[in-house]
Amino acid sequence: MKPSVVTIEPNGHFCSDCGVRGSAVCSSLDAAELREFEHLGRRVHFSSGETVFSEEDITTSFYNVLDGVMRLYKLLPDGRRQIVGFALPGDFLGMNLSGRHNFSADAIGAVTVCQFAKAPFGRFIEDRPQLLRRINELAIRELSQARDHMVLLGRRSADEKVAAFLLGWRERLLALKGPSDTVPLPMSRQDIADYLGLTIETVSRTFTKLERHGAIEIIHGGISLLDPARVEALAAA
Amino acid sequence: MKPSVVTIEPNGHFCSDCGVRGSAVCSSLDAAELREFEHLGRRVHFSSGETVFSEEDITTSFYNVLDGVMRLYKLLPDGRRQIVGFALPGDFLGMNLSGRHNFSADAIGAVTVCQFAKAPFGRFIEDRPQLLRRINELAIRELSQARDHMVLLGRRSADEKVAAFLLGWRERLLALKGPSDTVPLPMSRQDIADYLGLTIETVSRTFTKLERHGAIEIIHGGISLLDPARVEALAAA
DNA sequence: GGCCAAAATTGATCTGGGTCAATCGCATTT
DNA sequence: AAATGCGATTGACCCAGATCAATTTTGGCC
Repeated sequence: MKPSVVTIEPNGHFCSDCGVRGSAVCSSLDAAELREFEHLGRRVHFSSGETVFSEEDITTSFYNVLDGVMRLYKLLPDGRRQIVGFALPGDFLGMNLSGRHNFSADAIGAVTVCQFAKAPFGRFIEDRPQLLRRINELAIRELSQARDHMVLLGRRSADEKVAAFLLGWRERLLALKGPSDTVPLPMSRQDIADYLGLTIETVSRTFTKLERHGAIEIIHGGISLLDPARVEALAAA
Repeated sequence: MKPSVVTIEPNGHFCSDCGVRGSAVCSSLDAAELREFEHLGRRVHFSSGETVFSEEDITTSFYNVLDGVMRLYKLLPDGRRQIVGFALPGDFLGMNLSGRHNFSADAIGAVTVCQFAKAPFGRFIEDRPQLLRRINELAIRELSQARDHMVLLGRRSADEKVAAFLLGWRERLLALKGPSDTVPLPMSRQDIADYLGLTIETVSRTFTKLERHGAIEIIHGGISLLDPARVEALAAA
C-alpha cells in the first residue's frame, strides 16, 4: 500500500482531553508542560492499509498512536515478512539509534496518530527527565514483550502460538476496552500468520480446530472465547 | 547449574581504568561523577555455568558485564528453553518494570560483572539525565536486536539461521576484539540451538554442511570463516 | 596414561506444518 | 441479481527439521 493523501488537523485539539492522555508518553507531563507540548504534535489520520513509515526511511518524526491499530513489520529481500508487533493507542513509535526506522508500520483500519517532528521533540525532552523516564519505561516494556515473543516464535507449536496470541491480544485490549470474551481481530489471517511465524493456512486450520473443540467461536471480525480456561491450557503458559 | 560461592572484590578497582569504561552505561559519566559511581558498584566473579539471576527473582541489583559471556534465557514450564540473547562486556542487565527479572542469566565460562544495588543506583540516576539517556540508548539498541531476532526465529530456514548467527556473532566480537575471521564460540551447540529455535542435531549438521562446502572450518572452541561471502549469501540478508 | 562423563556428530526415521490447489463466502460493483 | 475479486477455508501431498538412536570426540580427573 502506497501512502496517499492524509488528513491533517491543523490544530483543533487539546492534549488535556486526549484519549491516551493517561497511558501514553505524555502521562509524564504536568498541566503546564502539556500546554507547551500541545504545539509540538499534530494529529494525522491514515486510512486502512496506508504506510505510516518504512523500514529504510530516515526518521524525521516520532508517533504517538491515538486511535486504531497498526502492524509493525520487517521484510526480507525475498518478500518474507515478520510482524514484530501490533501498535495500539498509547504506543510510542520511532525511537532508534541508527537514524532510520528499523521496521515499517502501516494502518490496519483507520488510524489517528499524534506526530512530532524529531528535532523539536528532542529539544523538548532535553530538560524534562520525567518524559525521558517515561519513554524509557515504554521501551523496557516493549523489550519484555519482544522477549516473550521470541519464546513463542522459537519454541512453541502452532496450537500454542495461536492460543497464546488470542489470549495476549485480549489482554492488550483489556486495558483499552475493558474485559470481554469477545475478541475483535482487526488484522487479517495473513497478518496473524506473519506475527506468529506460521502460514495463513495453518492459522486458519488452527482456528477451525479450536472452534470444533468448543474453545472459541469464529465470528465476523474476530472470535469469541467460549472456554478461556481451555485456551489457556493450550497456550501452555 | 546452582549458584555457588562467588568471589567479591571488596573494593580494589577503579572505574577509570575499567575495560568497558568507553562503551558501557558509565560512558555517560564525567570524571567527577565516576568517582562517586565507583562506590556504588562492586565487582563480582562467576564461574562457568553459575546463574547470576533467575527469571522469577525479584530484582535487587543491576549488572554491568565487565568480562566474559552470559546466556540470557526463558524457560517454558515443560523445560523448553529459548535463549533471548548473549550478553557481552558493556551490556547492562536488570532493567524491568515488573520488579522481577523477566529472564534468567548464567555465565558461559568465567564472568565478571559490576553489580549495583537497585535503590542506590536508582537514586544516583535520579539527577543524572545523561545516565538515563545512556540506559535508554542501550534499551533501544537491544530492542532493535530483539526485532531482528524475531525475523530470524519466525521467518528464516535452519541454514539461514546458522549463517546469520555466525556473522552476527562475529560482528559483535568485532567491537570487542577487533576484526577476525576466526570466530570463537564459547557457548555449547545446545545454547546455539536454543538461541536459533532449532535442535542441537540440526545445528551440528548445518555446521558440518557449511564445512563440507568450504564456507567454514570447525576448529576447537569456534569456527573459522573461510568464505565470508558465501556465508553472507546463505544468511540472505 | 586410562577412565569416565558430557558434548558433539552422524544416521535412520517420523511428523508438524508448509506447499499447492481448489473451493467457499462475502462484500462491491455493475 | 449476476459478475467480480479478495480473503478465508479446506483438502491432498510433501519436506525441512524434529525425534530417536548410536557412535565418536573431547575434557577432566585420578
